[in-house]
Parts: sequence; structure tokens; C-alpha cells
Amino acid sequence: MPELPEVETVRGGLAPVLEGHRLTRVEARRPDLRFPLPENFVQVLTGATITRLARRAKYLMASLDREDTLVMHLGMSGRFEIARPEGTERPGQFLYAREPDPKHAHIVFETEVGARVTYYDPRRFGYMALVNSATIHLHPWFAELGPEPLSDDFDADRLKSAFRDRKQGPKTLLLDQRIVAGLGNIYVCEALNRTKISPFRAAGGVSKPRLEKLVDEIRKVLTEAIAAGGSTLRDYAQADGALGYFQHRFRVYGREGEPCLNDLCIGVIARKMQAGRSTFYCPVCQR
DNA sequence: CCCACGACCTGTGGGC
DNA sequence: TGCCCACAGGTCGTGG
Repeated sequence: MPELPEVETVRGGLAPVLEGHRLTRVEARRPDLRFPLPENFVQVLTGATITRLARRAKYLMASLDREDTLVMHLGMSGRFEIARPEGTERPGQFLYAREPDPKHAHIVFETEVGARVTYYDPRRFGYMALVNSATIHLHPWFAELGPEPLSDDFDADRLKSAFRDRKQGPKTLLLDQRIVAGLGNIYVCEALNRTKISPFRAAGGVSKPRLEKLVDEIRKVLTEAIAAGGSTLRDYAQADGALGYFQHRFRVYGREGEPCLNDLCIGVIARKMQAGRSTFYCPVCQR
């Protein structure tokens, strides 16, 4: 599920509950997610204070008052739920929700003020690890990550050199986290449709001006999605603590057979498998 | 180095 | 209603 905007929304939801708080109880209800949890996972985290909750690409990074950083990736189906004991809810905070589905509630954190954060992940493509903070930039998950798309490091020059001589479509290359970090299947489809670039054409042949536009549209679609996630978060905060999913209106994703929404375009959205993933696009205006 | 494809897991929705 | 298959927002490893 989660691409950069969703992970950012989850970060924003968890930060007030976790940042500056001490974990008084940590439960790993199974020994592994996608990978085995570290042997000392519960031991290291119990009693640790989370000093800062950040995001890099699709990773959540919880800095600790310990040597390690808790790194979390939601995979495809990971999500968090926040709960507070009944009677302690305050405006803008989270109510105690329903009993969780225990089958997929894999990790539980509790803080010194009684907040409970539960990680659910039916498919278990997500993972958590403890990584030494001082050398985290050398860790394989981070060493080769490309720039954050919303930072100044990401621009048309970088895309141009990453695309040079490449025959794969821009769709496939934009999913490569070494080129730009945080995009996934949905937002790549959305950005290419807005830019009217074909997902399938050789990436190396896309002109610089069109790459400028692509950078621009990537930034816009992510920013809009984060804003939508923020408002979803406010709604959730009044109902229950589910975090991680929000439904956004997409212009191509999931709209096979429906009209293209670009101005004056008479095309119909199509879906094709590309590198094992569904690509949604308009065959008429995306060239 | 480049690229395509299968694997990892479980749930769900559409078609029959 | 029930069954079965295709597919799901992400990475990683293999082999050509």
C-alpha cells in the first residue's frame, strides 16, 4: 500500500504519540515479519525513549536514546493503529478503538502515558530492524537510495542522467528507489499521466523540458496526496486510531475503461502489465 | 551493467 | 450463494 505520501501521513499520526515518549512495554507477537526480528528487539526497545520520528523514502525511522534507530517499512499491507485507554482521550487525540484482529497484530508498543500503538500486516511484506544510528547511511537499505522527490536534490538534471541511454520505460525507472526514493506504482502512473509521457517509451529519449515538467508533476501529486492524508488523519483522529490507508481520488490508477481526465483528451484509460506491475495510462495523450 | 521475472505472504473482489 | 483465479500500494534474488 504505502508510498511516500501514506508513509508521511502515518509518520504525522504517530509522531504526537511516540516522539518524546518512553516505551514501557514492547511485544513481538511473532519472531519475524518479512525478515526475522533482531534477537534483542524487545530488550533494546523496552525502556527506550523515541526522540524523533522521521521518514526517509518509504521507511519510518524512530531515533532512540540508544545506539540504534528503529527502522520500519510497511511493505504492502502494513498499518498502525493507535489506542488510548478508555476515558483518557483528549481533543485531537485518539480513542480506544475496537479489539484488534489478533491474527495480524504483530507488534505492540505501549508508552509511559498509556498510549498503545499496534502494527498490523496481513501479508508480512513489512519489516522492522534496529540499525546503528552512527552508520545508518552505510546500511544497504539506505546507502544507495536516491534523492527525496520533495527535496532540492531531485531535479531534471538528475533524472536526465539517470535516464540516459536507458531503454526501459520511465515507469519502471521511477519505481527504482536508487533513482528517486519514495515513489510507488500509483504515484508513478499519476505523474506520467499528468505529464502526458508514455510509461513505455525509452526513458533515455525523453527531452529535458518534459523531464522538468515530470519533476514538477511528481512534486505536485505527492504534495496533494500528503495534504489529503493530513485531512484524513484529522477525521480518523475523531473516530478511531487506524492509520496507514486513505483513499485519494486518482486520475488514472484503478480507472481502466474510464475517460482520461486531461484537458481536451478523448482517450480511455488502459491497463497493461509492465515488469510485473499494472500500469494505468492514457494511450491517446501519453506519448 | 541492464533487464525480465519469480518469490515472498494473505486477503479480497470479480466472474462464472 | 459459493468457488476459483487474478491481482494487490514493495522489495529482493536469480539468471539470461
